[in-house]
Amino acid sequence: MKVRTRFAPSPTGFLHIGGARTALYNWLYARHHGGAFVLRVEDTDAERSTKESMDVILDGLRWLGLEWDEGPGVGGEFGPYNQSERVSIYDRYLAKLEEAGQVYEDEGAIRFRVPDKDYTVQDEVCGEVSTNLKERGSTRFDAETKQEVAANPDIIIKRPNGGYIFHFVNVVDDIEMGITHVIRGEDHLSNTPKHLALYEAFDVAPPVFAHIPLNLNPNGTKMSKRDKGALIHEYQSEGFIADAVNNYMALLGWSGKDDQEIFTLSDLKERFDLGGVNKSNSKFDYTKCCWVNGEHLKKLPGDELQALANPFLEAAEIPIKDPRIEAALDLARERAQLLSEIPEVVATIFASEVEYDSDSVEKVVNREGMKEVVTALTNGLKTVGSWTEADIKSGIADAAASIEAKMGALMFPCRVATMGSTSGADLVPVLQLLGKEETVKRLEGFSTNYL
RNA sequence: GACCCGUUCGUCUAGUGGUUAGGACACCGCCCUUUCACGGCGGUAACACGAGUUCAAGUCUCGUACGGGUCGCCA
Repeated sequence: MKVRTRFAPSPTGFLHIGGARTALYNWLYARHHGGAFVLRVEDTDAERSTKESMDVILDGLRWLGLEWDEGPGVGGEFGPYNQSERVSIYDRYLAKLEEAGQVYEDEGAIRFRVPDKDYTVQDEVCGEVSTNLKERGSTRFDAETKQEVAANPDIIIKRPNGGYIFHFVNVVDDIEMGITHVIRGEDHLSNTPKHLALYEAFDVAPPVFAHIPLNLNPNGTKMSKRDKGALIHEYQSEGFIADAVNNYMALLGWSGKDDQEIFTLSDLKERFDLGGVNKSNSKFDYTKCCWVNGEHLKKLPGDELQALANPFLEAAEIPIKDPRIEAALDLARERAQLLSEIPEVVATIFASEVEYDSDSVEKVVNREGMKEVVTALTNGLKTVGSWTEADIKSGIADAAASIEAKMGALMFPCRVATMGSTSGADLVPVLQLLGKEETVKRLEGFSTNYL
């Protein structure tokens, strides 16, 4: 049987890290097993669903590279893929239940009669979980009064206004779309017996279920929009690489059982399976997510790095067509974790005026004999013949020798004078990219303005 | 509150009865780089607690605690 998984977002907000990870696991499982990944839009709540939200979610999935085989924009033989367009299908399934006498009207809504029996979920992650809905549902906890109140355990499947409810449409569509594996958040584990009861009522064998642990914020509570790293579209603007985000999301709740931590999407596709999924919730760690991104940045082929970095370089007004850009990016990738950090590392190479960081200048300017040091540097570098890294280095060494100083004592001042800051890319390669003329100009400028 | 799920370094995790409990992020130290960083090496740091089963328990069982989830005419 061909594996068919689905991601079924409700277009009522942003694409959240939890949803994205669910999508990723479904995508990976389908791809790993040569199956199909279906995208279905659960927009039965007309009041809360918006097109803007849908666009954000679709864009997020596209950015992550989780392309779907069936769904909005691509079609498929089980469409339409928006639940709002599938009402006639739901009507048909409701008729089946009516015929069997399993539903009844209650204050305008339609309820499904829950059988008084145990339903056992055979979960690929959580194991066997049994529940009797009738027993469990005979009371309800009222959050305001904090008391148990009597409740009707029979589940509402249709609103008085005619709109169908999640549990019902979810099951009907999974049946209609031939979904074989339902991989979703553990928050649905307690709902699954309801779904099982519906599968039984329709006389259809349920799919394989896998409930994956939730991702929490560092405080151990539910991740909200305000938590760093919660919203997928922000990863893009903050300079993350999509594969790195996939990599980190995969790691929150799944392990390849060995020491490998850096995976491309294609590595994950090969390695991912339900057996590696954990049972316990995990807390999101933004710092590690950045580290993962940095590792991906280091491995990125030059042309891909260039393409991804361009928007950030342009925003910083760095000329992306400059012939030195490739070399500059290679310097930057060694020290940046995010694409957004690249401009600050390389900006000084392309700047017409050096921006001097006052703290850095402070550290250097008051040192004894600084004027001589910078003068020696200027003279030493002026005499360098071919402007190669090796010759620049020996030029600095010569300058050091001429004033009987250690080379190390010249590196820092040289860095500040030419780059404007104590931190940044490798000094010598930067000087090489700057060119002899510009380097000397900057040294002389620094000398006259600050010494 | 009832029911369900979970609990290994601060965090992500490896571990399926016998391990000096391993790795990664973070943190600290040393080295390298005659520069900031990268990198290399090393260090601090964990089996929630209590019983039981067993020659032997992080691994199995039960209880307790703690955390999370569900109990919608949201999904």
